[in-house]
Amino acid sequence: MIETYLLEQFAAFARCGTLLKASEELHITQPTLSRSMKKLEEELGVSIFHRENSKLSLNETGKVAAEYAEKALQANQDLIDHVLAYDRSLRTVSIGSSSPFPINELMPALQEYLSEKTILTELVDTDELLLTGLKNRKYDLVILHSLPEDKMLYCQRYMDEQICLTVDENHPFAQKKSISFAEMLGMRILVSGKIGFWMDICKKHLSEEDLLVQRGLEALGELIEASALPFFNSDRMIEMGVQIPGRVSVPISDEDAHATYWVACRASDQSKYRSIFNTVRSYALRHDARNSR
Amino acid sequence: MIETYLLEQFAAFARCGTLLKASEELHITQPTLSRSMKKLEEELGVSIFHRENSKLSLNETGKVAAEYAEKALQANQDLIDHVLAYDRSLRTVSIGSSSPFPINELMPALQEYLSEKTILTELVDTDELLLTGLKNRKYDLVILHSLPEDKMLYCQRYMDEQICLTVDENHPFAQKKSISFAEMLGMRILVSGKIGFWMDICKKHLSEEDLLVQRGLEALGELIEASALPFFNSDRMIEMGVQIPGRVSVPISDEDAHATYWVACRASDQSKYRSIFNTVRSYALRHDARNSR
DNA sequence: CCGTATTACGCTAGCCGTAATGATG
DNA sequence: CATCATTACGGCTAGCGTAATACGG
Repeated sequence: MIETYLLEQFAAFARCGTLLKASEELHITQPTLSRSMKKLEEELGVSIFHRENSKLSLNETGKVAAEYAEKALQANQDLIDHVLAYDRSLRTVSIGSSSPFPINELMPALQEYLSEKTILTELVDTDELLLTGLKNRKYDLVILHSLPEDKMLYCQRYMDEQICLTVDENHPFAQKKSISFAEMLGMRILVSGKIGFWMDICKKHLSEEDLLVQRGLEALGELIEASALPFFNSDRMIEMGVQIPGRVSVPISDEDAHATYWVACRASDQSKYRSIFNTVRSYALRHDARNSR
Repeated sequence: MIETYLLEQFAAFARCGTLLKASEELHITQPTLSRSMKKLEEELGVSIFHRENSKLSLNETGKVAAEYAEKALQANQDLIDHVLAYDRSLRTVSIGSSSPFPINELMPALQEYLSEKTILTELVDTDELLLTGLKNRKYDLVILHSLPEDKMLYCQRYMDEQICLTVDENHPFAQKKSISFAEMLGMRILVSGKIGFWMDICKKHLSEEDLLVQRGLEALGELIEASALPFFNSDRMIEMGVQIPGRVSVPISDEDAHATYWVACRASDQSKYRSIFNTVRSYALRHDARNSR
């Protein structure tokens, strides 16, 4: 077996073409490299260099050696990369959600029960991406807006969310009990860019130029304050007290303006997240009870 | 990058389970291994061992590390193997032939013109194997009994060979100008095992139980001397003076008892073997001249 | 002479083994 | 106390840099 430092030096020489350049790249001296190359050649037991006119170059065998040295170095680097990535994955819980509200609501429980882990959250447009990500181990927990079929997953119902349109109290819609997407056609409506699958729902019903999409949450907040423009909201947000004086929120009557969220993990990981699922269950039960009253 | 000796020691520990066993396998002492494992863990910067009850074992990350360490070591060994194989291939000319006589005839020229190289010869049953071997670089030169089509090959006619049956001078066949395979049916005939494609020809025309195949050349020679059994021979062999007193060789009339040999190499190698092909050409011309007389 | 590779020489980092010490059952 | 791992210590190899040498365009 050839020591790694020899392979690194050899690969550098193969790339650079001269010992001088390679030694500069590696921050070592020429004599050191010269000695190492001689040692490598000796250890292999075959000639890999062509020496002529105080110029060192690879012969045919040397080119083969350089090719395989790169592979061996890559395998060595792969070891390091994979070990670090695996170690990181042990310390990290990666969570994907199709919508921002349920993930925000779950954060305190996650931080409490996974306090020793790094929590990484991501907003994803479709349940499909979440489910493949879950199987790929890209995600450890996902929040879906549809019930998955897969038997290899453990899944639990979490919460419901109803989308509303918030308008100025003087707006004609302010008097209505509910409105439909169809009625909004042609209205300019403010909408956050970070709303997960809801964006697909909006685009499905409304024309894109009517949606004033704001990527930054602060910018959106300022626009809501400064203008009388209607914007999307949800019953959950309103319950949280995020309502502005002088504005009225009207539920949207379309069926897909309502979502039921599900929390899922790989069935084999169920026990790891028992506490999380307990929180999810109690949250669902509490809200079911409130709704039945 | 991790030095190879650390990976070797780590892989040995992963295989053996304890430092003691691994140290015995590697012929080093326990403390050395203990120190190395600590160093490896430190260089990776993550925990890869589980220490408990004065028992060292791999944790989950360590198992990942062991898996990739094996790969890195394999890549290192591959470098050595391929470099040695390539170097060897540079010093070796590998020659495949479908028949023993033409290769023997070519040996003096090969030894003269490739004196700095190791000459490796192999007897092969079919031209097909020779041609794929030539493309595979398993062979550098091949002697075929059919003209190849491939444009990527350089090819030259070499010699002809006519198979005869040698019988005792008192045998009825001894008087004939020629005989056919059909006439030999039912006769016991001695035949060498090392005759390349000729064996297929014999089996095609004669039943296998009639062919007394002798793998060893000495054994065959002794049987020929000691018995009056007929055996196969060729015009080339007879020309060389390998005729035994009291025996007569009768040419076989079947079309496939005659072969024309061709010498071929990869077209890109043509220049390497120019001297060889010159010898082949002069051999062919000399015999053509003699036959036309 | 400048660019390049090699040789000579002395330093020291680090790898190794021996011996001693822990830790566990 | 037997087994296994770790720590402590000292020796020595071998990889490193500096300086000097060789060789060509």
